[in-house]
Amino acid sequence: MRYSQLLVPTIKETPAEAEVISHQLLLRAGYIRKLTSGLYTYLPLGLMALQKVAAIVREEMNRAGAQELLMPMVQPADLWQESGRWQKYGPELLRFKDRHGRDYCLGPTHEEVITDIARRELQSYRQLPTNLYQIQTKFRDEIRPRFGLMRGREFVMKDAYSFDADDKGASLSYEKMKEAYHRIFTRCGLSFRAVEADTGSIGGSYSHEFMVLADTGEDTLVICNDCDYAANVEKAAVVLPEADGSSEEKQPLARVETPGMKKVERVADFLGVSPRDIIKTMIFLVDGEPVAALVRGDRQVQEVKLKNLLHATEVEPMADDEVWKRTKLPVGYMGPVDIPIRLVADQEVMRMVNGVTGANEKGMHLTGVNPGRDFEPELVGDLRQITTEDGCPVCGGGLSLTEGIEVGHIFKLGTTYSKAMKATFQDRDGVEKPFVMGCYGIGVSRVVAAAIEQNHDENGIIFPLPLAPFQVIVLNLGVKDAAISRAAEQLYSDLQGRGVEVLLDDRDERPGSKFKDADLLGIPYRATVGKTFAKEGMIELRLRASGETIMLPFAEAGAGIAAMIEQELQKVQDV
RNA sequence: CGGGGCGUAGCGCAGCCUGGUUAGCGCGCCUGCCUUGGGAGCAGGAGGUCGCAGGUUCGAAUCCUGCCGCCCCGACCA
Repeated sequence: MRYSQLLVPTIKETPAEAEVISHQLLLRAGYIRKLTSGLYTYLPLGLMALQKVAAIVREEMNRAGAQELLMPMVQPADLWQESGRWQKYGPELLRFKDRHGRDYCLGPTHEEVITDIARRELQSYRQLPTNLYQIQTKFRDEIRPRFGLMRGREFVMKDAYSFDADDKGASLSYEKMKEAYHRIFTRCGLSFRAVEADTGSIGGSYSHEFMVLADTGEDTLVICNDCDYAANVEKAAVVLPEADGSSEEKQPLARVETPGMKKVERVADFLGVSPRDIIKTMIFLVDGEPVAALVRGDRQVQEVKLKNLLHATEVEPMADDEVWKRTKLPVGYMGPVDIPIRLVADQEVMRMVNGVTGANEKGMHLTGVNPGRDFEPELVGDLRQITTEDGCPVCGGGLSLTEGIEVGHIFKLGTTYSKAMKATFQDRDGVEKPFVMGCYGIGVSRVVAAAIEQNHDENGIIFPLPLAPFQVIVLNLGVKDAAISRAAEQLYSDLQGRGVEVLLDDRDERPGSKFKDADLLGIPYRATVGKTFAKEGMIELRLRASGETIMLPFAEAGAGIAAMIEQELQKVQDV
């Protein structure tokens, strides 16, 4: 491809709308353009990168025995009513009517449609296991789209669905996908971790997320320093050490005046205790009902854990004035003793002796508060966010926290959808049974953004070789010099002949602009044909990632570059 | 939806508070000259319903009201 024939509108200045680096660079390098909030056009280069990811995904899915199909993006409401998600899914599901007044939605995911396919087309255990996937544009009417390709409303996703006769088979299918995902992200040249995850709104029993490690990640992961354990903090179980049997004597409950002391730190300071001695009371709206959750004063409530403990579908923190309106409880002075709403507690709280809590009265706190004696929560469980002071739930080892970008998520669904939609097959024993399902997603467009978040510098993108739209860019620095131009053209066609994906910068631009653009685009190899060629007959090859420069005699350049690329690709190919 | 910010040329911004000539600047774009190894220089030029709709005023980019759009923080998630 010739640069002069390609639409690559690079921009020097960082667009004001872009906050994160991948978004800035995708815009600056001319990969994408925004249509409106959360909706992007992939320009030629952006589409090439996207298709690179898609090709790797496709190869590995096929290798794992999955079959590609393509389902409609528009889906009829009745399928969603069958699964129960027409009610449950919420406003993220974009709904509309056709000219006959029939209800439809834009597919945010395809469990319903694929289950419908399965129940029609798979009748016998002999046809199982089956794994079907597609690479397709999804639409989710996100509350707040942001960060360019990271969280668009429209995005490209690979979604696969497995159908098995029993749990054992489903586990096998799940493991196969897990392995395929490892291969996919390795082949993409990304640094990633698979972590245990919460199952969220898709439902199901067991799941892993694949996280690309990058500082700008929206998720926080805990990783064990000693064993293989890794989990999303939403999921990571806190394991308390053996109770030390503290023999501190229980004091009587006492009221103290704490005027103006609303924050944990201030109350602790004022009473001469540590935040660890305070029982923090947080009010959440759980499926529309206020619930008080207790954690130690120095801890954070993990909302996903709270949601799971209560088997709720929606949990959100209540604003201070809402708390007062709904419960007449004074924010800053709330406590579990005689609290008039539902009460749940973190396991750690139940071990506290002589704690300090609010008295549910403005300007008043209680001391000598003892769980069990002074209050009894309706539920006790693991409610708080894990910290690096906690031990690994598997081996007890030390933990580290890292930021990650979720690029893949795999679930064991069980029979949730097959039962709801009566999707059954006839088993060996002649009995009709529901399929045991799994679903497996990869945010294909998000992988492109994540790759950039992980690989860039002040000059632009540094694409991993397998994802780069072009492997090599040849710079003709003497467009008006016949000898240089001839050499650049020769190198270009030589590389093309060797199957190398090469872009020839044949624009009549000054060298500075060509260098800057080549860096910005993130093309891994840059071959410069210019002065050095005119003087010494040498081609200058620069590696984008390391900055290393290699001089190659013109006659050997094509073969040399092709060999380097081959070798580099081999590294991630043999996983 | 709650909280914060912003809409002026393709992009990045100034002007607005304190209303008043043809609304500026940098980048980009077009023409010519010159230049050619890290986003050169000179000269000339094109490009604007100042987000939209009302209102106040002799006069509105500027003041007021409403609406729309975009961005950031939270819930959501590939």
